Amino acid sequence: MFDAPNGDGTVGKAMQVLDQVSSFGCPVRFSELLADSPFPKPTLYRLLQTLTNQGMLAFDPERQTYSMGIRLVRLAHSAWRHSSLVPIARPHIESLAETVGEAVHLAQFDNGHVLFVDKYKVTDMFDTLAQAGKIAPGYCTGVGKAILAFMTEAQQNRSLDQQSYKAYTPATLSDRTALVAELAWIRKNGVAYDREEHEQGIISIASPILTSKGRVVGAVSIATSTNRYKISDLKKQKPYLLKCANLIGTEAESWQVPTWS
Amino acid sequence: MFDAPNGDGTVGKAMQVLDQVSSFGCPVRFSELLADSPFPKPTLYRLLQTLTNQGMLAFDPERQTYSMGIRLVRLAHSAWRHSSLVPIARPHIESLAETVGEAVHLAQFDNGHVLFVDKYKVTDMFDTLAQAGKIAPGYCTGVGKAILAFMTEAQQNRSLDQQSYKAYTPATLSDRTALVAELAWIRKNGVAYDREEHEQGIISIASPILTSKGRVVGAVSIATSTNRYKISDLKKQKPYLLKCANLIGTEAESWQVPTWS
DNA sequence: AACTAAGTTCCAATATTTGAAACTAAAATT
DNA sequence: AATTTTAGTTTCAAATATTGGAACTTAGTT
Repeated sequence: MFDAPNGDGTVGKAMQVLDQVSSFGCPVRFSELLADSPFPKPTLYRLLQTLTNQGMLAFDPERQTYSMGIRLVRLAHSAWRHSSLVPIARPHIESLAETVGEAVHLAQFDNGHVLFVDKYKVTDMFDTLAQAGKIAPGYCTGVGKAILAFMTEAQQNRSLDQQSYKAYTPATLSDRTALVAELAWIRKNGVAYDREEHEQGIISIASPILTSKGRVVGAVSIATSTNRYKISDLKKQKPYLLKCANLIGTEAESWQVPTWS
Repeated sequence: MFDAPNGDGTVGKAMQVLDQVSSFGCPVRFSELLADSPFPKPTLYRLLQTLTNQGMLAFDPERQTYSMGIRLVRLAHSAWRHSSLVPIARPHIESLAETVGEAVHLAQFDNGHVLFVDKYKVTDMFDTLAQAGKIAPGYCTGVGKAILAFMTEAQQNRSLDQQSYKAYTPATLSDRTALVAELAWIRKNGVAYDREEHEQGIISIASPILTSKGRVVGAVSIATSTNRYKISDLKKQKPYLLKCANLIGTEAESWQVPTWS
C-alpha cells in the first residue's frame, strides 16, 4: 500500500476529531464521541485533551461536554478575510443583488460540500454571518452542481464519490448517473439550475467562477422562491449572473488560487 | 524539566504554525515563515504540508504561498453557533443597542486577547460578519479590562503576562502596574471604561458577563465616538448595560461554560 | 555556464504516540 | 448501605511517527 487512505499522522487524527465534534452540532460527551470514533479510548481521550488545551475545543467541566473552541473563530476570521473569494467578490455580489433584486450567494467547495462564504440580500442584510460558513450538499444545489460540472475529471470523480445522494425533495437527482448527465448539460450550458432539489420552494441559477485558465474557484447564484418566480424568470438573469462570475474570476486570477484536492 | 513550557506534541506545533500563518494576514511563502519559525526547515515544511492536506491551510501552487484554509470557516461556523455566547446574547444585545442607540459589542477572551464574537449597531447592520472573529488587545479595551478585572488571580496573572502594553494612544495604560491599579478599581466599580486607550476618538463602557458563581464568561460594551458623547454620558447608560450583562450571564449559566486556561 | 537561493527528500536517532489493561470516581441498581 | 455498572482517567512497554542535519533538486540570478 502506498498513499495511505487518509489521515496524516497525529495532526490528521486531531482534525478528524474536530470534524466529529463539529458534526454533533452541540456540546457532546466523551462517551458519545467514543461510540462512533475510529480511535481507541485513550487515544481519543488524549486528542480531546490536546485540542482543548489548544483552544480548538472548549470543555465544560460542569457538564463534561466538549464543543468547538473559540480559537477557531479567530483563525477563521483570517481565513474568511484573506483566503476566500469574499474580499474580491463582495462589490460584484452587492451590485448583482441590487440589479436583480434577489438574494445572491457566493460559495466555494470544501471536501465534497458546498460552503457558503458570503450572501447578500437586498431586503434583509441580517443573516450574513449566520450564512457564512454554512455547508450544503454539492449534488443538489445550484452552486454545487455549477462547481462540480467544471472540475477536472479527477476532482469530479473524487467529489462524486463523496455525495450522499439523499433525496431531499422529489426533484433531487438522487443517483450518480442522473447527476453526471445533468453535469454534462451544465457544462454545455454554462449555468446550473436548482429546481427545488435541496429545499422545497427554493430555486436558483448558478454560475461557476472560472479563472482564465478554466479552473473553478467557486460559484455565484441568484436564489429565489417559487411563489415569486419560475425557472424561466431566472433564465433571464443569466447574462447578469455570468458577467458577475466573470468579473470575480478575472480578479481572483491575479490574487490567489486556493487548492482543493 | 517537567511540564513543558507550552505545546502539546505535534498537534500543538501544527496549531502554532496555523497561528503564524494567520498572523501574516496575507498569503505567505515558505521561506518567510521559516525566517521566524522556531522549527527547523523540514519540520516546518512537513507541518505545512499536513495542514494543507487537511484543508486548514490553502496553498497556491502558482505563487507558492500559504494562506488560511477554507475548512476553518466551516469549523468556526460551528464554534460560533454553538460554543460562543452569541446564541444566548443576541436578543439582549439587540435590545440594548436599540435602547441606547449606540453600537454594542459582545466579546470573549482567547489566549490573552479580546475576541469580538458579535456586534450590533442600530444604524448600520453591515459589518457584523466583518467584526466577528476580530481580535483586540486585552489591556486597552473596555471589554478586555472588564474581563481581566473579574478573572481568578491565576488566570489574571497568566493573561497580564501575555499583554504587549504597547501605547496605541497617549491614554493607553502602557505598563502592568497602571493596569493592575485600574483593574482593582474596575472590580470595585463593576464596569470598565475605555478612554480612547485603543483608538483615538473611540470610548466605551463595558461590563463583564458573570455566571451566578462569579465566573467571567465574556463582556458587553457600549461604544461610541468622542464627537458624539463623553464618558459622563456613557456613565448614564450603566444600569442598562449591567442589566443586559446580567441577563446574558444568567442564561449562559444553564447553557454552557467554556474554559480558558 | 556558473552561482545562489528556495524548496524538497533521506534516513538513522529520538521522542511521541499508542492501546490493552488496570484503575478510580460517579451513577445506578439491588 | 453494599454492590454492580458505567464513565472517565492513568499506566507503561511496544510500536510508530516525528525529528533535523545534511544532501539533493529545482528555479532563479549574475
